[in-house]
Amino acid sequence: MVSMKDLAAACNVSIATVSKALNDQHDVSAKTKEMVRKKAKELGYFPNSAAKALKTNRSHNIGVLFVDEAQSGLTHDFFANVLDSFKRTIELRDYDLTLVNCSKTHSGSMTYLERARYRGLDGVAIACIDFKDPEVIELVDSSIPVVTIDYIFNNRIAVISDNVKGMRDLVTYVYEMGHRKIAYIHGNDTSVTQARISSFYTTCTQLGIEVPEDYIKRADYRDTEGTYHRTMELLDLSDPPTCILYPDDFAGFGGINAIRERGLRVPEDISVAGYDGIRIGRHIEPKLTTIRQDTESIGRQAAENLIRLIEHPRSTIIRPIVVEGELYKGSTVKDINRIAE
Amino acid sequence: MVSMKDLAAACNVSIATVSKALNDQHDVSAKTKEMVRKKAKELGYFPNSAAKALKTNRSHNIGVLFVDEAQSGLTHDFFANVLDSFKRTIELRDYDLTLVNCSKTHSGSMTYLERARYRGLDGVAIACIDFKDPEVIELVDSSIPVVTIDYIFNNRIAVISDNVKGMRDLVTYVYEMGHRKIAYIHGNDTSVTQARISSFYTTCTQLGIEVPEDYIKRADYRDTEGTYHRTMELLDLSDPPTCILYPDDFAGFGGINAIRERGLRVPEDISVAGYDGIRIGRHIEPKLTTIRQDTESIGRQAAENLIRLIEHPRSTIIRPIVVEGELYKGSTVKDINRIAE
DNA sequence: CTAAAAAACGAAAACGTTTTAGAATAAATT
DNA sequence: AATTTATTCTAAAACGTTTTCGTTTTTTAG
Repeated sequence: MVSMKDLAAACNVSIATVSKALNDQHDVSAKTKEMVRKKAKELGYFPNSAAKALKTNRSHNIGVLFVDEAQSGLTHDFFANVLDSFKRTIELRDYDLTLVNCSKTHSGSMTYLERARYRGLDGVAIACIDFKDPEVIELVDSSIPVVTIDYIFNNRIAVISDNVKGMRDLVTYVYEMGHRKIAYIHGNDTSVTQARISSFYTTCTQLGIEVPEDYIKRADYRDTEGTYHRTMELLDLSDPPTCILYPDDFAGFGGINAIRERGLRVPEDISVAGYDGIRIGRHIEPKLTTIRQDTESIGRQAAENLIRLIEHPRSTIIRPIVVEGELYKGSTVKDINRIAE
Repeated sequence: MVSMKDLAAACNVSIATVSKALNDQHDVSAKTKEMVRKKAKELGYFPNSAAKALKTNRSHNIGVLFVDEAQSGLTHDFFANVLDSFKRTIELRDYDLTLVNCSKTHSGSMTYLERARYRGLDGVAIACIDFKDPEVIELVDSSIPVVTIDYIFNNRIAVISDNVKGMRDLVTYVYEMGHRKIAYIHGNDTSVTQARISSFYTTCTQLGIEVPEDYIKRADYRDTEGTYHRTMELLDLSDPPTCILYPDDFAGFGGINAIRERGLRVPEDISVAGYDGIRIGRHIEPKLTTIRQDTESIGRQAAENLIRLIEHPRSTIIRPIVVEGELYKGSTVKDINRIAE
């Protein structure tokens, strides 16, 4: 590997001059800059990020923290898309992305914060994780720039999907299609779930819909088994719903299976809707009605704001950034107006 | 940040002794080791990876190279699962994972190799990319330890899914279910596709099945539009197939849509099978018949072998590692034996 | 008790950068 | 021509480690 020392020798200038030339500092003449750069290319010089990081305390490296337990890591459609967009964005700004080691089984394991410091990460994005975990809190409370996705901490940048509006739009659409008996199988307890549930109730109230207690069920996200059984329970009710909302698209398919197993058709006999807008939902007939979360924007904004915080700590305003989703009508919610009214 | 210097001062020993104590070298007494470690914990000391990397030329950091153009990056189900498994494995060995910046739009952009050197990556895994790309070849030909996934270079470690056996198993199964008129819509030209096509023909020949030329079509991977149209063409044939194989599961759904649009049922009227074994396929009725690729094993073996190559360059045998997939019968291939024979 | 061998420790150089403070040179002002 | 000012350059320290080699201390052997 050719270093600055070699380059300096080849150019007959000092190491300092080489460094400044390459970093486009003002106190080196245009002529020498030109010469150094040419020579650098010639010799195939490339900087050493470790040395640079050691000196500057900046690694140009951004971490992403998430747990990848069963179904909630890279293989999670929502997160994978957010991450993809996040990566794209930081790459344009010449940052690299490292997935921070979250293996807790390892012997000499460090906390998330220790790991981030150890690697000299300039910042870290946190997603898909238990935000009550003391280690997560330790990291968030540290001096390392941080952005959280779909969760809000005080005084930290957060990018969240607008679940309140999303659920409102969804319920309103279902309502407009004539449905008044709307069941909701919600996910496990997270701030996202809470936002959706509360928005569900609020919207129903505003629309004058009464929601019987047994229309509200719970199943884990992406748990088709769970939604299958809850759906069966809903269908067994003496007064079953005409439309069922699911925790997410994936889980929705479990519900559809249950419905079909009962010899009912979607959407002719019963309507359903998911949440997320996963790709496959638009490629299977009938196309699943859902709220398409704007993962591209979520990832991009998380990246942009994190970088801004890294590069301009003082001038960055800290506030949650809310990204709206979009109703995807699909064809699993039937218009029952002519029948109902 | 507390450094070794601080730690040395607190322990009343030299910096060298601290370093050796923490690295468990032999020439420091058990007593001092104990003492240094205790003090380290007390002061919250943590090493600095940049400094360590600078000295040792080892970063304990492994790169993953893939392009994330439309549908082929993190959001690609197969790759996401492989990556997930890969990450898990290297984390157990205390490596971190960085996704190497593959943005070519950036101004002062480096080649993949330059980037890998710049970051001091100990090794890199390559997947989901154009393996003919000169930059990829440059990287593979370099001295950096490398493992390729689903592609074989000479003298490099490769982990590949057994597409020959997979396709053979699939065709054989379909054959056993009584099908003799089997169409195959294959993916775009890659070594994976070639393996599958050739295995398809070989198996058919061995089974004594004749494959009319117009039973073979082409559509991009994951392209439901493409498979939709090719399927329509197949259905329009004077002597249409009884079973259609698709490039992958996702694309298969496009085919199913076409079939249903024609008023035909899967699998009663026509059978279909995919390839990959994506999760959703097992959660939608009818469950898609497919070859489930062992992404867990592929990722793990890629990681293990790459690490072995990094840590024991001499003793590592270089050869392709072939990972078998598994037939997932599902329910989209109908047993037509009683009818046919 | 002494000499030799073994064990434990430390000084200092090195890894490849950035940066500060000052030196040399050139240009501008009296 | 002498002085100031601006420009361009360099020497050297520093970042936090690892490692070599030499020095000191302890142990063992005679």
